[in-house]
Amino acid sequence: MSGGVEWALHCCTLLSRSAEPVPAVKLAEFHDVSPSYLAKQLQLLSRAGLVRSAQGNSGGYALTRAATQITVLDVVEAIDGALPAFRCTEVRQRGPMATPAERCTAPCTIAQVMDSADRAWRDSLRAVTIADLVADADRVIPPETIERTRAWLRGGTVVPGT
Amino acid sequence: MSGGVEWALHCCTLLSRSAEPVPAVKLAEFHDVSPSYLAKQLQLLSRAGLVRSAQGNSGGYALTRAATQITVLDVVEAIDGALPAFRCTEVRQRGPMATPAERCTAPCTIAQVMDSADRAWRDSLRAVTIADLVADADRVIPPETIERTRAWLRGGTVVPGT
DNA sequence: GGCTCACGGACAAAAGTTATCCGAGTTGGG
DNA sequence: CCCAACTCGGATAACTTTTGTCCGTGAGCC
Repeated sequence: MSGGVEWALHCCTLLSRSAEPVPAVKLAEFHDVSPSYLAKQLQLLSRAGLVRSAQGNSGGYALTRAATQITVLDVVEAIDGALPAFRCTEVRQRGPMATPAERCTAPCTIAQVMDSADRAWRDSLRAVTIADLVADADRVIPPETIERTRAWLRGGTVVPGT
Repeated sequence: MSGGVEWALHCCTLLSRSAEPVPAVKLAEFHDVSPSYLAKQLQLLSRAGLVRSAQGNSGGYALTRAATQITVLDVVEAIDGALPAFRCTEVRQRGPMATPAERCTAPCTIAQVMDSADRAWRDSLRAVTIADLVADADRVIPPETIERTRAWLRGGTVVPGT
């Protein structure tokens, strides 16, 4: 799995805390990651329709739907793509005992097992939303820090406290 | 996921049909794949203890346990490794609102969700054994072909029928 | 003792990932 | 109405990981 998935998830949780759009540079500064590379992940989120980008002086990124309507799977598929990890190469149709193609209407057993596992994985990720992540984070982070974060998102660039 | 997983699974199903050891070259010929690369996958299976290699003139590979005692997950982990796909880089400990390390005893919510999904995936693969794959294949392949395969495994190199 | 076979590491090629830059478009103010 | 600053977006390059191949070494059978 791409490492950008983690960044994208953190960005979504942060965006859900802000009413106004947040520029990519600010998201990168908040998470202390490479701005140029994070921009790429945000573009993927935008292309997937999870976030909307606004240009101009007070532009930035914002979620297109409520955090309760965005699942972790949505974000993972936006970054890593929706293709399953396993791809059957039809080994059964090769070699001296090859099964003729006309008998290969259904996917082979191995592919079925892999698809089933892939479905279980996706189901598990689909069951959690960005709102769930935020709620769980709020249970751990002190309320004061949350308020400081909101202020930091609204205000200009702030020098981190010593 | 590595493409060698598919080959390894096919090899295991084939090995379960043979009482005698099968050389790597023969396994490669049966599946019509690169012998040099398949040898590498077989080494991984051997290192994981799933197959035993016998050297000498009538040597080859054989399963160490009954096919009912080898799960698909065993093979997948032997080839691809047992490490989870997602690795948390502790983004929460970075940036202006970093959470202090002493408060990070439990893994962050995102890592928990990913681990849970990974567990669901592995559970699904663990539920199927090599014997299940063979049983399902026998339901599709004509009995005559199965017998021809057994004969091919016993005998020397056979020219495929026209 | 000669032959065949499996093992292991070393080595090259390919793909995917990570990282960076510069141009196009938009907003807001003068 | 024009200018300037700020934003995203796509194209481009370096790196790491994976994939694939090869040959030398050691061990067992005839």
